[in-house]
Amino acid sequence: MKTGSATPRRAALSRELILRRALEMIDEAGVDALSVRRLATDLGVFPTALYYYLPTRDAVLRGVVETVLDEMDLAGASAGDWRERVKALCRALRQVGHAHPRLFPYLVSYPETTAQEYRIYEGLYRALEETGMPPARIVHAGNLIFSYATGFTLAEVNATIGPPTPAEADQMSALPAADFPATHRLAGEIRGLDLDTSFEAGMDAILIGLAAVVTTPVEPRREAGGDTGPERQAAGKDVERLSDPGREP
Amino acid sequence: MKTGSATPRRAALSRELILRRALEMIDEAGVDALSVRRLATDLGVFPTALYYYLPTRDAVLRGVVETVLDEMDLAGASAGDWRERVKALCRALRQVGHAHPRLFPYLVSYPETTAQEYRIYEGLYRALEETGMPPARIVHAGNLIFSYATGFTLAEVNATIGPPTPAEADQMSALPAADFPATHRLAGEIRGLDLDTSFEAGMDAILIGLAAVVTTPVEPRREAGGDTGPERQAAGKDVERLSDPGREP
DNA sequence: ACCTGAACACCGTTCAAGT
DNA sequence: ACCTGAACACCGTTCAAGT
Repeated sequence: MKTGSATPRRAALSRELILRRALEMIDEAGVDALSVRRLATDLGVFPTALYYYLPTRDAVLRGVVETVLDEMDLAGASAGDWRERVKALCRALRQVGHAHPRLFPYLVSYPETTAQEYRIYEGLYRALEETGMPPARIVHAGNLIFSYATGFTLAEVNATIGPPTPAEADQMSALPAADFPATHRLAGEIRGLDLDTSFEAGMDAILIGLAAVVTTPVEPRREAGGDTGPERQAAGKDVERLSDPGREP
Repeated sequence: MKTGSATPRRAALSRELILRRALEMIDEAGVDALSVRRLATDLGVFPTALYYYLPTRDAVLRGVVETVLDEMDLAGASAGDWRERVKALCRALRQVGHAHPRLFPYLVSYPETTAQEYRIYEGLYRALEETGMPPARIVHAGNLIFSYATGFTLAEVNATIGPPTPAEADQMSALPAADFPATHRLAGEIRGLDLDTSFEAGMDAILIGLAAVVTTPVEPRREAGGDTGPERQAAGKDVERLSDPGREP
């Protein structure tokens, strides 16, 4: 390392540094607030200096998206049975939204397929192959799971779902009772909504639905007792913890 | 109507006209391409004239989003059993994406809850109440369904899912076989993917999953024959048409 | 009430120039 | 190789003025 004296009053410019600062700015102020000029000022250079490393503002955004996706933690996705691996992938996607809520809407609307996306789908496909589903169904199931995880997280970071703010709660109360009876009946539950629970419940429902239509590989499973009537035991207070539907008749 | 002679060389300006043109411009060129100045030029007025009707560019976008949502066709959502009503709501959401693919990413990322969203959720809640689910589960199920429908459609308009373009197909073929075995095994299915089928399959899987965990109201159902082994009949060629899993043991 | 017109502070990007 | 510096065509928005 022969980088001489001349203490640099700022860190040396680089693609990585630019992308890192860009992500920080987006996290703080949103994608709209990211401008080439603000970014350059922040880095202590002239706006046009950035064009040496990245050709356009869009390229900066693309770089940021890829950086975030590449740092996704896919570790849990290779351990456990297929259900746990699918869940791990969904949770990893949701974590990205939590880590970078202001980037997430842009990230999920990003058209190009990145390498990381292929890895996510590969993980999904491998898990789903274990169920014995026919190939067509695996592809559909992959789309279902991916759509759910991104859609839920997007709604979450946009506060489209989730416990209402006081203002939204007032808005809800103001809905005419004649037109919105069900909403009013459920108002209490909506106010107390826990998003972690809701996300998990959705995944569980999906996995049950998927398992119900294929030859599930036989898992070690508990003795199913005298479960003979049309009444199903799952419809009780323990529904939050969904059980494996693959029990024999 | 006493609007005098003086043939106006352009239509009278109004909030509605501005929003209509704005939507057309977005449909043609995307949200980024919508500028107050372009819009004004297109309408034959000075840029600042628009500020008489709408206070900011964001207000224009908000108005466009609300217009599109309000024109959503929720007709089918009040006919049929709960499954058909849920499906009708999902299909209506997807239709919005198909009608305005370039607006859709912005629309689903729009933070404020609109009146139409409350109507969609009311429709979902009413349908789900029929299943006899406990209230907490209804709210979770609503989130699941809404997340899936928006997530799938978003992925669709962004071409994140769907049959790959020739370029993407090449990209896929280039993935190292050692790291992406499942993707390669499924390459044929992915190339031939039909998005309508996939969307319907996802909804069906969700509805089966939801129905499996509650006391389902007894529907007329066919006699289940000698279905006694661990092999399940659903795992065959007829899986595309998902069947009701609520058959007795 | 409805639109013009000038002005301000921003923006992405290009191109030539410096070292 | 890496950054400056001037310039261009855009942008949203404000504010005063016209009719």
